This record gives sequence, C-alpha cells and structure tokens, in this order.
Amino acid sequence: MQLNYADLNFRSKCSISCALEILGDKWTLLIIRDALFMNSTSFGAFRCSPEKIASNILADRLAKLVAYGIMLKIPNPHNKLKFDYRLTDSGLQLKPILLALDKWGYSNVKGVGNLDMLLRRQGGVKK
Amino acid sequence: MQLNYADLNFRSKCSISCALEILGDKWTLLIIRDALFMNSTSFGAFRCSPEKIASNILADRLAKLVAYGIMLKIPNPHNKLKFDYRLTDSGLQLKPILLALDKWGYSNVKGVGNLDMLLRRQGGVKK
DNA sequence: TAATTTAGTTGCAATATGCAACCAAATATA
DNA sequence: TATATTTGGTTGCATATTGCAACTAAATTA
Repeated sequence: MQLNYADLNFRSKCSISCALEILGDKWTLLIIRDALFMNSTSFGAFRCSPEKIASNILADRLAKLVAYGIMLKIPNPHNKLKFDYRLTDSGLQLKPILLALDKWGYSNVKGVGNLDMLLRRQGGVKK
Repeated sequence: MQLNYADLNFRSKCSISCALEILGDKWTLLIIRDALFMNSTSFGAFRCSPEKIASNILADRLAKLVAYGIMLKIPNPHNKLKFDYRLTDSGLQLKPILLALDKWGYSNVKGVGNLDMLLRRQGGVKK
C-alpha cells in the first residue's frame, strides 16, 4: 500500500530519507520489534519492554504509527479498556530492516545478544 | 570488528535496541547513504546532499561516527584544509540496512524515488 | 463497594535541533 | 604580493523533542 504522509513534508524525494523521517528515532522501530517478534499488541505490553519507554513517548509513537498506516488500533473485544495495535501490511514489510539492524548490532557492538537468543529466552515468535 | 561504545550506556542488551541508540536519528544513516552510494568523503560533499543538513549537526554526527569506529577521518594528502571521511568495515556493513530502508520507502511512501533511480540521475556508485 | 488495571495526559526540566552568522587556516587568483 | 575564495568547522539563540514523575477516568476484578 502506498501511503500519503500528509503531515510530513519530506526533505527530499529519496526513499531512504523519507523512510528515516518516518522511522528515524530511538523508539519507533523498537515498538515494531515488539510487534513483530514479541507478539506485543497492547499499550501495556509495549510499555513493558526492557528498554522502559515512557508512556507519553509510547502514546505519541503509537498514534503516529496509526496515522501513517503502519499500525491499526482495534478495540479489544474482551475488554473495553484495551486496544490491540496490529501491524498493517506496511508494518509487516519493516521486518527486513529490523533483521538487518539485528545482524549489524550483533556483529558490531560488544556484549549484545541477537534476536534469536532473545526469542529463545523470552519466548517470542520465530523470525 | 566488535566496538566498545564507551560513552553510551545502552538501555538493554538487545542488538536492535543498541543499533538504534547508535544509528537511530534522522541524519546519521543519511550520511552513511552518501558515503556508501554517492562516494562522498568530505565535509562539503556531505553538506551538499539534497536534504541540506546543518553544518553543526553534520560536524556532530561525523565526530560520533568516528568515535564509534564507523568512519575514519583522514587528512587529505592534496589539501591541508580537507579531510577524507571513509567508512570502516563496521560502516560498510551498514549497507543491508540502507538497502532495506530504500526498499521499504520506495514501496510504501507515495512519490519517492528509489536508490537505483537516484544513482542513475546523480551518478553515484552501484549498489 | 473498594482495589486494581488500562491507556493514556499533564507539567516541567533537560536535551537536541535548526538557522544564520561568524571564524581561522589554507589555497587560488589577480 | 595582496586579495578573494574555499574548507571545515564553531557560536549563539529560538524552537522542538525527550525523559521523568505524578496524575486521571473509565472499566474490570475481588
């Protein structure tokens, strides 16, 4: 799906630059990581990641992800207080970026664990 | 090469989270794009990208990239005012991340050009 | 009925960004 | 030789973003 990021007026028409204007910060792709690999769907689940995102930042990023068509916010059928944040097709297509970040981080930063190790320990979902 | 990012104390030991603490902002990977695909090596060349990075931000990011072992700052042998910023092996290994961002941006953002188109027009280097 | 859970919001201090002007050393030009 | 230009930055300042802690209202559980 081709999205129209109405409120962003992009610095250039370069695919990489535009992707970075949407995704380029320290938290957005971490939320996507949890959605893709940890099966997180609720505000509370995203908030519980080991990196301890602040609730105002999380609320801001989730709203942007929904506005950009990367996630959907769906009322939880069993609990009126809860919502399920689910990746759209656009969001699912971010997986290769995360796998590349995982590989680079694991090969280049001392003392970090890779996604496979994390998943084995914390019971996420297969890559 | 395994790097020791002395001044960062990482939020967690997750590869993706650590990679985002190093690379996660709107400018760092744009500099890497120009180094990888546009043959940019000088401060002036990085500054001339269509996204018009401010010189204080550029100076800050180049210094960090050098400090993190992602780039080297080498005096230019022909001009004492100039330096050649060159990617280390760690930096060259960022290429798959940029290719993934390119692909996602091109498929998901309306009206952007992909890397191949950019290179054909502006005479960069092959992917 | 009271405690707890859920998904946020609010206020404020600290940090980062964006912009324009400025700078010194080296190099090129007249 | 004197002057202009190039190069790689730095500085100051206004604005935007982040991080932290406390707080909230509605729904659910005990």
